[in-house]
Formats: sequence, C-alpha cells, structure tokens
Amino acid sequence: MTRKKVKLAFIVNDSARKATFKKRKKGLLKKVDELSTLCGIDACAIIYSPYDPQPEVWPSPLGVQQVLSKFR
Amino acid sequence: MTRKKVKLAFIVNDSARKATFKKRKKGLLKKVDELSTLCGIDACAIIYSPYDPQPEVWPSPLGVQQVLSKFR
DNA sequence: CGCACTATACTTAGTAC
DNA sequence: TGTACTAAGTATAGTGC
Repeated sequence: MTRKKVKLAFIVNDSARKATFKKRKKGLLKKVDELSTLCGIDACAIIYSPYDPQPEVWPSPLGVQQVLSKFR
Repeated sequence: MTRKKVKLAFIVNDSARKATFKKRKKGLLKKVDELSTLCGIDACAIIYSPYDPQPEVWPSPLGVQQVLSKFR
C-alpha cells in the first residue's frame, strides 16, 4: 500500500522488480497516451525488458516507425 | 489545484494546452527515468511538439539512437 | 509567458489469496 | 505467478504573480 517512499534505485529482488516493472510500464504507457491525446502531439515510447520477448512500444510498431523516420 | 477530473480529450485552449504539455512532459520523462532506474531496463521516449524546435528525447539523443538501432 | 503554490486526482508498493 | 485491494505517496489543474 505504498507505505514506503520510493527509493530511486535498482530493485534487487527479482519478483518485486518484475511486479513493479509491469505496473509502471502500464502507467507510463497511459501517460504517453494521455499526453498525446490532450495536446495533440506526436510521441513514441519503446521499452525493452527481459520479461517480454517483444519490446513494448507506443502507440504501435507502425506509429513508432513513423515517429522514428521523422526523428532521424 | 486539480479541481476537475481530467477529461481525456484534446485541450482546445492554446495556452492551457501548452501549459499542460509542459507539465506532463516533465512528469512523463521523470516516469521513464524511474522505470529505467528501478528495473534496470532500456527504454526511450521521443516527444514532438510545436512548442519546441527540437523534439524532446529521453535518455539522450545518443541513447535514443542506441535503442532505436536495437529496435530496427 | 513562466514559475510557485496547493487541493485534489491519480499512481502504485506492499499485501492477501 | 497474476489479480485485486487500498493506504500513502506523487502528479497536476487551476490560479496568482
């Protein structure tokens, strides 16, 4: 229940780290989605992890490619 | 003071939209930073906006390039 | 315009099953 | 391990300067 302050450091415990990753990844993607929607801008995010075979991307693989092509 | 619930829709008012963009962009980048630090993973974010001449990137232009090269 | 403030909405760490 | 719960910590909308 969030009884501790978040210490900004690598979480050593494997299962705890994975659980936190899953939760925060979800929250982060939501934030990106909100920022994009609220402000009508282009953005993309790519998240690699040893837990997923494919990197997590937002808004979509194609959307990421389009933003990337503009970036390069 | 956040007296309204956030309605997930494009903010029509220009100045309000810009103000929200600036605040949320900051918060979003912080979240990406935390996720990366806490879980020891690779991630990157690219945010375009009409307010900045350069797209906002995380963790850095070089870091983004490295993540991208893995993505492609 | 941009920063500081702050009440309130939102996110999330730890837990139980 | 995954999901649900909820307290407590964090982010942020609206405001004044």
